[in-house]
Amino acid sequence: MIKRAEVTIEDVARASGVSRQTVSRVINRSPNVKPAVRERVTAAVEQLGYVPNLSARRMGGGRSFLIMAVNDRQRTLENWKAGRGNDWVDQMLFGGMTECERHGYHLVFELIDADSEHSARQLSNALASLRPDGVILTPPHCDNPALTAALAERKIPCARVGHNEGIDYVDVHMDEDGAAHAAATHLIKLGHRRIAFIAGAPNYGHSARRVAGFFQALDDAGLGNAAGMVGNGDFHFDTAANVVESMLAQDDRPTAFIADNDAMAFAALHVASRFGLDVPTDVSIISFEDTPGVRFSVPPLTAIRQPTAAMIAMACEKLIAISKGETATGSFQIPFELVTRDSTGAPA
Amino acid sequence: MIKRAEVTIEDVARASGVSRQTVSRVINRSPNVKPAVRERVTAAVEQLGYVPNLSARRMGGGRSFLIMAVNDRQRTLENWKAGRGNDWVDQMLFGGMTECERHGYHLVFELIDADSEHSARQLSNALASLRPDGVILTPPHCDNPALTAALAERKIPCARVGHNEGIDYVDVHMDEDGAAHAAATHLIKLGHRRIAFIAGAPNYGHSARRVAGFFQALDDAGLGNAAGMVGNGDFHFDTAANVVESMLAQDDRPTAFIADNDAMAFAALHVASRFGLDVPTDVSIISFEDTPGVRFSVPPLTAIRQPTAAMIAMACEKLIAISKGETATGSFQIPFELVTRDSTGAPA
DNA sequence: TCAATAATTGTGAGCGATCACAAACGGAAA
DNA sequence: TTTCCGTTTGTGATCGCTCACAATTATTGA
Repeated sequence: MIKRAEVTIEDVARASGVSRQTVSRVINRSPNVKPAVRERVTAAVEQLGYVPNLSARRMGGGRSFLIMAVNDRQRTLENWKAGRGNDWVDQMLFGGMTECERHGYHLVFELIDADSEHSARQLSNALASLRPDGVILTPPHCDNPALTAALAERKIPCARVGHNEGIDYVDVHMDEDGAAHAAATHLIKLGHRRIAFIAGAPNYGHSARRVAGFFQALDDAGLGNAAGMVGNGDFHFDTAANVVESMLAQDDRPTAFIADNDAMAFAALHVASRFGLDVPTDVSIISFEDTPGVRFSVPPLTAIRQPTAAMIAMACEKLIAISKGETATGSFQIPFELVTRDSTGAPA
Repeated sequence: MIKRAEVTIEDVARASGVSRQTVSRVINRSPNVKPAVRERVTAAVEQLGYVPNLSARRMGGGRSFLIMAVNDRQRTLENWKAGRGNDWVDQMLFGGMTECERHGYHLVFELIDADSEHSARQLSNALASLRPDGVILTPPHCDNPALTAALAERKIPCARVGHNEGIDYVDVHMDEDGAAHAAATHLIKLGHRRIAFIAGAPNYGHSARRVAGFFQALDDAGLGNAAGMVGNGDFHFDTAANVVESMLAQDDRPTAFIADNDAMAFAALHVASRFGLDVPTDVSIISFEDTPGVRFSVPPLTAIRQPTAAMIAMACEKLIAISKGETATGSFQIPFELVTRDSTGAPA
C-alpha cells in the first residue's frame, strides 16, 4: 500500500537531479537557471503532476497567491436575504476570478461591516488569517481610512475600486461625474428641463460625485441648479419609491429621473405607473448600474452601464503585478457606457 | 522603530505564561485545559488581537479552514460573458459564505471544465495548492466519478449538491422528481392535457430526474405519456426558443410549458408572444429556478424555487462537521417551493 | 594563462502552527 | 502513606516552501 502523500518540491528535485531551490527557481520563473536544467525540471514537474502547496509557499515567506475582495456586509446580506440577488457581487466574481485564474491566483471573497467601529478589526482578522497578497476594497470601504491604515500597517497592497486618488494605492474607478453628466445631458437634449437625481447612500462616495456631475451638466446647458432636484433613496426600492412619490406629487414635477442604481430606477418606474404616467411619454428614467434585469422591465431601461467586472479585473491585475515586485500603483479609469433603451424620450 | 510582525501563538504563550501547545489547545477548544488557564490564555488572545495563521495551521497538519466550491466553468463564463449574470453562483455564495463565516471558515470558489478529460486534473491541481477541508461539487460535476475519485484518493470530504445517493458523501439535493411532479400536477389541475417539458443539458443529472417526475405526474393523473412531450433546450434562451417554436407550430400544440431554468422559460414567453399567444390564456409557463428576474417579467412567472443557497449552506455545514471529526455523511433533501404567479392559468 | 567577475547551483535556517510523545500534577484506591 | 491512573502541561520534530548566503562553475579580460 503506497502512502500516497502529495508530490512535494523535494520529489521533483530528486526526479530531476537538482536541489529544491533550483526547482523553486524554475516554478517561480526566476532568471539565472540554465535552459537545459529548466527544461529538465519542467519535465519532471509535468510528469509527477507537481503543484506547489500554497500554505507552504506562504510560510516560506513568499506570496500567498490569494487576492481578497472585500464587500459591504450589511448591504450584501440585505440583498440576498430579500431574494433580490447581488449582481454587483456576481460581476465582481466574474472580473476577479477570471483575472486571478490567468495568473494562478485565487480570489477570496469577504464581507465586512461598513461601520468603522468593527470594520478595521474584521479586516485585520481576515488579513492575519489569510495573508492575502492584495486586497480589493469596494464602496463604501474604499473611502474608509481605518481600513487603508490597517492595510498599510501590514504593507499589504490595496486596490480601491470606486476611488480615484491613487497615490500609494491602486485606485480603479469609472468616470462617475462624467457618467452622471452624460445621463443628464442625454435628458436635456431630449428636451427635459426639470430633472431629478435619486442618490444612493451618503457613505458611498461615488454618489456625491455623481450628484456633482449631474449639476455640472445642468450648468453646462445653461439651465442652472434650479432645474435639478436631488433625493436620497439609500439604494433601496422602497426608500426611493417614497422619494419619487413626493417628487411627482409636486406642482412642478420632474419629467425625468436619474436613479443611482437599478432598484431605485425600478421604483421610479413603479411609482410613475401608479401615478398613471407613461414611461417615457410622461416621465423618462435612466438607471445607473445596468444589471441584466433592466432589459426585461417594461419598458427596458436606459442605463449607464457600470463596468464592475472590468474594474475588479483591473484591480486584480495591478495587485498581482505589485505582488510580483512591479510598481503598479496609480489611478485608473474604466470607461462607462450609456445604453439607450426605451425608458427615455422627449417630454410630452 | 518596532518591527511590527504579526502576533504569533508564541507571543500569546509568553504573555499568558504557558506553552504554545496549551495556547493551541485553547484556540482549538480541546478539552483537558484547566478553566483558569483557558481563561488566562483567552484574555491574552483578546488583548494581543491574536488570530491564527491559516497557512501555518495547514502546514502543521491541521485544518485549512477552507471550503472549496466547484462550479461548471463553461456555463458560468458563458453566462457572465453574455451579460446574463449568474444567479446560481450568487446564491451559492450566499449560502456558502454565510455558513462558512459562522464557523470561521472561508469559501473559495473555483471553476473547472465539465469535460472529464481535464476536469480531474484541474480539480487535483486546485486541491494540491489549496488543500481545502472540504469540496462542494455542483451539477454537472456532482455526477462525475473522476472527480469524486480524485477527492477520495486524497481523503478530502466531498459534498455533492444535486446528487442524492450519499453513502460515503454528503449529498444535498432537492426533490427534483417531486418538484417536476408538482409543477405538472399544478398544470393538470388547471385543465391542461398537453404539456411540454423543456429540459436542460443531458450531462446535468437532475434534468433526467425532473423529466421522470414530469411523466410520473401525467401517469398519476391517468393521462398517459402521450400527454407529455420533451424537448432539449440546453439551458439556453436561443436553443429553447427553437424548441418551443417547433412545438407551438405543431397541430396538436402544447398548452403549457415547464422549463428547466429561467432563461428557457423566458424563451417560451418570448416565442409565445411572437405566435400571438397570450400567457396564460393561451399558453401557461412554469419555470424551474426562480431567479429574481422572473418577478419582473410580463407576466411574472410561476416557478419552482430552487433552494440553492440552503443546499450550499447545508453542504458547508456538513463538510465543516466532518473536518472536525464528526460523522455527517448522508443524503439530505431540502424542500422546494412552487411559487404561483401569473404565467399559469386554465387553458382557453 | 590566470585572476576577476558573472552566472548558476546548493545548503542551512526559519516561517507558525500541529502532532506525537513525554513529563508533571492531581485525586482516588490500596 | 504509597501506588496507580487520569488529567493537565510541555518538548521536540515536522509540514513544504522560500529566504539569505555560500559554493561551484562558466565567462571574460589582461
